[in-house]
Amino acid sequence: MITNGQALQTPAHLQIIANTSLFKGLPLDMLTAVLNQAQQYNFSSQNFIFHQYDKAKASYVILKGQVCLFQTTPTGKQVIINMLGAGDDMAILSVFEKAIYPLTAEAVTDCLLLGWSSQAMQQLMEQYPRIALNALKSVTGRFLELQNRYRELATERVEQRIAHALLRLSQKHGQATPGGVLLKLPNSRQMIAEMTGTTLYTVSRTCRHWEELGLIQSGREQVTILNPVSLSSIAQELPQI
Amino acid sequence: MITNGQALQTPAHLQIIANTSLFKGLPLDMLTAVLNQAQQYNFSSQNFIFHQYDKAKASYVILKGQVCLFQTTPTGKQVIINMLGAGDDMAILSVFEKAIYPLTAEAVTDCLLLGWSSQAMQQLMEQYPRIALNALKSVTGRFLELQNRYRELATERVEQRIAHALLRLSQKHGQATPGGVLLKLPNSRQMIAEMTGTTLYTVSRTCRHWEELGLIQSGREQVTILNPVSLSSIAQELPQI
DNA sequence: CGCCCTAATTGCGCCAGCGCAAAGACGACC
DNA sequence: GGTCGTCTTTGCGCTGGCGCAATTAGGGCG
Repeated sequence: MITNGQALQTPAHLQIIANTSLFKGLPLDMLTAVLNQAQQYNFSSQNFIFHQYDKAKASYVILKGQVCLFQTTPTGKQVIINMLGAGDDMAILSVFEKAIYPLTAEAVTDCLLLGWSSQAMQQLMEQYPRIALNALKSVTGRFLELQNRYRELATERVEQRIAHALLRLSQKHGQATPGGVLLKLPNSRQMIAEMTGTTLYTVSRTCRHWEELGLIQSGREQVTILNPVSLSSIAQELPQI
Repeated sequence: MITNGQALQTPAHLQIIANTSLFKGLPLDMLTAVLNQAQQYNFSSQNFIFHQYDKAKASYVILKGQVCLFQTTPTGKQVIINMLGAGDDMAILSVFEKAIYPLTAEAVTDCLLLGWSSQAMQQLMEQYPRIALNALKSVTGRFLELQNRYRELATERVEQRIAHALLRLSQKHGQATPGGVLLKLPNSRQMIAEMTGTTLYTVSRTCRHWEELGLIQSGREQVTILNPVSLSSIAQELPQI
């Protein structure tokens, strides 16, 4: 479902995008110009927003929902590069000539997005350098996070990487409950495996083990972090007490 | 050794920086303004340009030489994130408030650099959006490359990753010789191991094996790629003929 | 309530790659 | 040309984690 630009010119919309990484710090008139060029999209859970190798035609900002970014290898394995949420920008690279989406974006939950065509976003960035600088900051941050995950993958054992992944996920996508932070993920063992470069079997065994120790509570398509402190010391390979 | 800005205002310098990723496509007057703010640096082989965790005070462009970017883990292991060469920009993130260098930069060969203070580069980007867009493009490209290496690390076996690393390195830093592409690297086995998330032992064994097959010629601190085609099919895990 | 689909668990055998230790080779420098 | 330091090779034993196959557990829906 697509809504055209005019319908977006509400104070509420201005409020929302004023708080996104991409449009933070822009004055009202610029935000209005930005919304003027925007298209609104709805994607329901498990639908694809764009596909790896397709020509990159638009950049997005996520207003609501969760998006999974993954690459597929020639042999069919999937590697999850990131999980995005509300306020995050996506596919900024579409502003560059002949850009190709380097991965697939799938709606994990029902999603509400704003999108800008390559040309529109390009013009906005040239007109308002602040947007280009915001984009640079956003991409740089994403880059640093990937660098850290790369280092983890290269040097840490599977158990540590899974602990890191759970902590990161719960911080960004978890919801607080009386017992601890609840993390809902479809296909969670498989997903965690694809985020940490291991297999669903090993994730399952590790989670069961932690459940026995009382660190987490694992359920079907969900995990609750009961003891983030212990989990964090596993992540850093500190000796357990 | 540092040279001040004024001494850099030569047509030759303009030529050179007009061909860097960061300043590509800028008109002459902008390039002149850019050079006005620059400082020139010399680093000899094995010296550090900046250290991980230090406050990021400057951005650089490499005019000559090779720079190794690596992270160090708490347990002392090193992970090589990238090897940069002439024309590459470095530490663009210094334009952001309170940025910290996320890794250490070491001169692998003698290097000639231009540097801009955080404030200078920030002003240049605000004044000339084209620079911010060039920076965005550069960081995006670096990000995509890391994404691919991340995927390799998560899904491929060691042999494939070493083949990929050799191909990438020889393409960017190799020199053509009658026999094949020569790659000079101090501590090469260790370096390749740190680029591929394995150990120097495994790299050594793999290289010896390939030498016996006639794919490469391995020597002390250097490797010559004799048969890039076969190496490439190993990288993609194609069945060997 | 019971069926069915999908997610999660778990037993088991196996092997890629690690990492120590020791030997070997190359190059620099006196 | 000999010495020394560093880089590289290689033998060997070990194990973390893979991955098949089979079972168990949820939970949605008629």
